[in-house]
Amino acid sequence: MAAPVLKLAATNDGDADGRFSPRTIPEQLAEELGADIVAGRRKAGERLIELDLAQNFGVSRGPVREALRILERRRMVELLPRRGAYVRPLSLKSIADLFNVRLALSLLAAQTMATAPVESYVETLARRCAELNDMVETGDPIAFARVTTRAVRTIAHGSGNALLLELSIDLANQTVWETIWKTPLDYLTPEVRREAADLMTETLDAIRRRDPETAVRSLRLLLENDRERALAVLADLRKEAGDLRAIASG
Amino acid sequence: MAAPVLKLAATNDGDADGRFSPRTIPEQLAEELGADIVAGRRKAGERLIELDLAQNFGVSRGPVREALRILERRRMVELLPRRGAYVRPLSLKSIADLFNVRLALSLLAAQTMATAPVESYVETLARRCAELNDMVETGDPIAFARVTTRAVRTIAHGSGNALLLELSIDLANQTVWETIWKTPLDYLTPEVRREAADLMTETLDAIRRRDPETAVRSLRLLLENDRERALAVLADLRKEAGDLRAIASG
DNA sequence: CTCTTGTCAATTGTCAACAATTGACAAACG
DNA sequence: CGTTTGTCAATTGTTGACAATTGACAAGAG
Repeated sequence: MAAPVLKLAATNDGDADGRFSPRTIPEQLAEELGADIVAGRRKAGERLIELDLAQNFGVSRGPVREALRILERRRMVELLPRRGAYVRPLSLKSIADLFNVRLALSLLAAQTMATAPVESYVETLARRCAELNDMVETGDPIAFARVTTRAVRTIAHGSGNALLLELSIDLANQTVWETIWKTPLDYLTPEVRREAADLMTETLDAIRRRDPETAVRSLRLLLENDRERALAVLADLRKEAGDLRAIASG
Repeated sequence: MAAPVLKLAATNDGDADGRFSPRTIPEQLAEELGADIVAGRRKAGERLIELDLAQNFGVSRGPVREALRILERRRMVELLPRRGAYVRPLSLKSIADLFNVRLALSLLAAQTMATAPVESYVETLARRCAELNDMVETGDPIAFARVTTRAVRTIAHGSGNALLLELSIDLANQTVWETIWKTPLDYLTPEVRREAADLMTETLDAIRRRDPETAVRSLRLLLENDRERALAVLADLRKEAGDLRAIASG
């Protein structure tokens, strides 16, 4: 138990797409712990004890504390004053909630971007669309899902609304996505991907010709489809696996 | 400089409306500091030095650190790793952004609530509507604005979307509102209040009869009006006062 | 037997000292 | 004269020890 497990990342190449590699120690701890939670090595509802974590990671309690705050912000742990930190159970309901909030924010982003599009972001979005179209027949579903998420984030960028962008990134850093991407995304058949790619392209075109209504409508369809399919898959998974506790306690 | 300024609140009656009084020391510090920022005693862009704050408040740097994280979450300060904490300038643009995000989230809340209304929240919202209607002719504008905000929060509650509610509360705890409520809200004339109260009542009615579209449409009108008028007032204020730096640097 | 009360270990909150990094200024160099 | 490099004070990051609170368990009263 006294073995320092943390390996400090010496160099950190900044991510070009808005997601930053961890720099400070607390961020690295948050990353590690978050990964543990996602991987299921830390069970839902489990209590996290600062001293234990500190010893496992080979640091003192200070940085661990800050890491826990970071994870609280990402909704991975719940922090009760004086009563400790617990890993947050993810109910199906809360996942649906997350999808809906993302939907609302993304539509605002699309609407705003379509009102006053900025060329550079339009270009980036166009690249993402091209990628999506290329991946309709080939490529694995996870990659397709990731690019979709990136495209949505590009739209958040393009909105020019800094608060909106921040919230979107926060939501994208949420546990759920990693969880989803770890599930078999069989539902992303070529037909489904075709439709998604088309809708994204439609959104792009609408943005280009400054047509907020169409942009919002297309993106809404795309994201609603995504939501329904992902939720169905997750519901199935949970029914099969023994993760029922998490549902009940969420 | 060695005078302990912080007076610990002995008892804290929990707020019945979702906003909690500060309990822990970091939260109290965040409250104090936040108030200072809103009051303008801490200027936009000013650097906040942990040791100074700690000495002023009569505590050590640990709690101050956590208070700064809390304020970072509320977007009152910006935290640059290894480079200190700065009070965040509030540009008109960022205020507009805030309004727009609140708008999007509130509309999602209204839509969701209207899909499956829960009686208790509908009742609460009805009470708020009654209050608003009572305040059309009498009462000061600030009170009217506050009740409006509360009604919106009730809708967030009524959505049953925990994430949405959390975000809404976070946004409501933002500096801006306090700032706005400190400005002369002359634009809230009886006519304007009449319209706002009517729209809120329309929203309530639509929720009651499970008519999401109307609910969304009414609330959108209400909040868009609010946004336009508030932004106009703020723009005027900034033009008059010497707060131009904040605009430029935001 | 049930409920209250007291004690105790475990854990979080706080503190003060130490280590590491930053930005600025000045001196040396081209 | 402009640019680079070295030094230094100021400030943040981290640590380990101490204080305060919690929840559980046991002992005693009703």
